[in-house]
Amino acid sequence: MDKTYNPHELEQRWYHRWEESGCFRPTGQGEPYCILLPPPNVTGTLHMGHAFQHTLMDALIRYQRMRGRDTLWQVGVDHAGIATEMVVTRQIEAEGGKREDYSRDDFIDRVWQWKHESGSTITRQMRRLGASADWSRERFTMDPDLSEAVTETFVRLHEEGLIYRGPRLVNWDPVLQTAISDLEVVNSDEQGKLWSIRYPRTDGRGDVVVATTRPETLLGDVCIAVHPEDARYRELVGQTVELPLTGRRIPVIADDYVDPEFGTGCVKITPAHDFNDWEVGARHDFQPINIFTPTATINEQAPGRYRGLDRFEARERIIADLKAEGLLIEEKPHAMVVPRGDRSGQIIEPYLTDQWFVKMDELGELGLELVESGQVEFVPGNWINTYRHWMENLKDWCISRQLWWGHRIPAWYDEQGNIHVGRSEDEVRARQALDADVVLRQDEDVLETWFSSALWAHSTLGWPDPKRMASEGFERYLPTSVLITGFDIIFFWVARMIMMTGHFTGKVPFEQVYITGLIRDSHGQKMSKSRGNVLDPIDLIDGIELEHLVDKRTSAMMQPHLAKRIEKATREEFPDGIPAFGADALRITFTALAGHGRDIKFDLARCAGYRNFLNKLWNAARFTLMNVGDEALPVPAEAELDTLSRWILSRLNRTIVEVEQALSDYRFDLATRALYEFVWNDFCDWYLELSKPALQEAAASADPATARATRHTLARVLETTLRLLHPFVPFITEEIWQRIRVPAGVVGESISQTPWPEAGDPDRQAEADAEWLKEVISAIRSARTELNLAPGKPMPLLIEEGSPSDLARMERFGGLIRSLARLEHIEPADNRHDPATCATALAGELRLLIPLAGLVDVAEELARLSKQLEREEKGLEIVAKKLANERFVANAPAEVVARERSRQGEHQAAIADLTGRIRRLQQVGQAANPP
RNA sequence: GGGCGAUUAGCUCAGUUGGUUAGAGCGCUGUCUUGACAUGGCAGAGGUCACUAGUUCAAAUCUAGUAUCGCCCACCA
Repeated sequence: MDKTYNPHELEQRWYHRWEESGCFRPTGQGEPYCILLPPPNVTGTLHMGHAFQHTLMDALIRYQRMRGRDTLWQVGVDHAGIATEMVVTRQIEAEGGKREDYSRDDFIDRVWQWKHESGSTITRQMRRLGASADWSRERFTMDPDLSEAVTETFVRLHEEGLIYRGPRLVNWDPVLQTAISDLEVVNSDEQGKLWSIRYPRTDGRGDVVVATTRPETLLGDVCIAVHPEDARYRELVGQTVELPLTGRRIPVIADDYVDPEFGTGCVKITPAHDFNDWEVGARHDFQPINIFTPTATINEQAPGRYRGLDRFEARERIIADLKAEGLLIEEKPHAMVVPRGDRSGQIIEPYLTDQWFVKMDELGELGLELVESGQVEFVPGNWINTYRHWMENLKDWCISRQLWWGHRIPAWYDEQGNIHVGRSEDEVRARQALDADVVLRQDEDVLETWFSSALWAHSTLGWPDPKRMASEGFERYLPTSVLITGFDIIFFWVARMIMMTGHFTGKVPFEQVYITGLIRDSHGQKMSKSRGNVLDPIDLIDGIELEHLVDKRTSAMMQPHLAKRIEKATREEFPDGIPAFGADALRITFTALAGHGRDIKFDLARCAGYRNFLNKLWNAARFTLMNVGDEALPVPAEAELDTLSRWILSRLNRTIVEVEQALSDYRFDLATRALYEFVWNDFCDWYLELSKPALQEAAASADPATARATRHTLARVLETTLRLLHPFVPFITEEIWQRIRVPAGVVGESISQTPWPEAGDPDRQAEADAEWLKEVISAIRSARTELNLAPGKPMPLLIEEGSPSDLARMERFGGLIRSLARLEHIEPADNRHDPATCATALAGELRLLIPLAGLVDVAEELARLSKQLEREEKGLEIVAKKLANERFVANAPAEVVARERSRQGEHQAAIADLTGRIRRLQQVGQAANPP
């Protein structure tokens, strides 16, 4: 083995072997365990959030697979309608072509071609991370069978009256020219303006002043509204005003939607271009006046001079005209909320179109019930509040998109405009008994991507085809065990899956939903291209040169002026680029950070720390292999095990239990920490060091039984630890395991197919012995350092006082203490030793004296002892205060009181000892330096 | 406006049903190249657990309030 752990080569090698061996497929044996991968966009590349979540999923999958569960990780990607069209359109434009030159079929062909060439980037990257998914079952939302599920769902919902089509005000993206759902609109706080406009009264008795942030929409105003209780305007209701620039007259109405406190208390009502106004208009029976074309230019409903202007030009023109007519009273800055499309970033228009909707009342109730009844459980539990709030305020779901890439809506129109919904045109004709000469035209729209991903749980398991359901394991794997995802798609996906799977299968899609935190940069900032703080997980695995990183972060910027700042920050933060940490180090960093908080700050220093940890593990393995040879070791009987071997096995058993508990609570951080501490603090820092004396040639021939037990324990503990670590760091554990399995006497092809270790009982006696031993060694080392004694130089140790058990332990472990604390010999103190020539350390009641060559530096030793005394006195004070409290003694549990009492005794003894020692030293000091 | 969350060492965070003198990693200080590992060993320094009041024998932990910060949802033109 190399001296230093080097992840790159071994990671590549092992993934291929695993995948080829088929060990990621479900075995069909054991209790099923299934995780659905939230299908990433086909256009996507692996970002930190994916890498994080995939690591958690893979850790669970590998863990459960080792525990003998029949494990299925269902992976796949979704077709991402808008995103994919944008990517392909950009590609066409980059080649000098134009999207408009493509027919629908040609464009779709082109998208498929793109998908075949570039659509598997993210799944390749998942393999780099070590994701142990069953790739033979990978699915795409546009696969024929998943498309069939989409059609079936649409038709059935339509038959049940849960899907309808109609003219509604929807969120319209005038650039992409499609409707989008409420969820795809992001409300952004922006600085806008508020204009106050004068509407002259037609009776000549003055004006009505309204405030608006969108003056261009006045072309579509149908009335002015005031609050019914607003005394100022009571006489105005029922009157008419002149709508500026149009020559139209509109009435003033009363509606309690109006907030009398805001602005002038008068509101212009534009039902076709504002969701609230739509409601108001409907209440008062106004016909909405749509003034926009689909690209948000002014249409023929408006006076001629504005027609053809886009919405922003129209605003300028209207402001100018109002000013010219003296109707503009005021223009002031105004903080407002602007709706923007999450994909295009464009300002969204409320726009009147015909769209398809899913009725949400019934489905929403079902979705709520499935969670409230506990059939689906959120982890952490608070997320139920978020879910509940949304489910209780559902609006109908606009599912049609004016795109080409996606599942085309299975609805056909005849020439009379009748709508026929069916699984195919043939089915529609047959069912409606339509003659062959009746012309049918299929709806041009497609369904939004989330409609198909909502079916992911049951459609990937074969629904609705009974034959496929049987072969894919529909009954076996549904409900799946747990869904792991971020809170950002609770509404988009989680809720819709619960409703759809619940509605169509009567089952829940998953029993638990583990909501992960969001990965941020080390300062807590969201990672984004425009902030220039994005880390690419692949760069953390492979490393990246500074120049390349700078290029990556500053190229193709939406706002090029930020590039300079980003470059500077990047050069400061990563002066040497990013080193190659390897996939395992990245993975275990993620699991270590995966607490139950909402944000996860990703710090490269943590990643480096875990890379170092893996290097430590690597070297512990080197040491072990060096000592155990490469043949199967004889297995010692329990009775032959030495105390320290029993101790490390006991600690190992406790670690197994801790990891299991942590994983069942989705506390990946605690699981990781338990393993880190065991490997580093127990196994490396103590057991390996304590094993060295026993393995030395002379010692081994003097006590072959202990040497044998030690060798076997080294191999056994290392091998078991590798299995515990394997779900988190699959590559390095496989690499080492292949070398240790023979000496450890374990059979198997791959660590990924070995069973998860079973925890035995802890050995309290061995633990107590080891703790004592560690305390004594640490006390000596500490004294040594504090007195500036040469660390390597052997020295004698004298012992005083001590309980019989101290003395017995000293007898048993003296050799180890000598070796680890670098002592010459240990012997009982006697009167020959002048305290002035010794330093003292305390371990429990045991007093450890270190004779010094010359006189001890009295001042220094006094300072040291006083510090210890102070500490003990403080401890005693706290304990004594408690015990002096009668109510504590009366009320606290007996064991707590007893513990305090024994502590009190310990402190008192230590204080007596230290005080005596200090007094003697002071006398010596005075004798040496008379005043 | 409604909801959720956070506040513990210089930084990033643990701290499970209240019970030692509140822990870890990184960073910092000192020291050591000893045949696993300098991506390391050993030994250290460092905290008024945001604040206030309460409950309790006992509070980082429970309750109420205050402050600061963050996120999600929502129709104030």
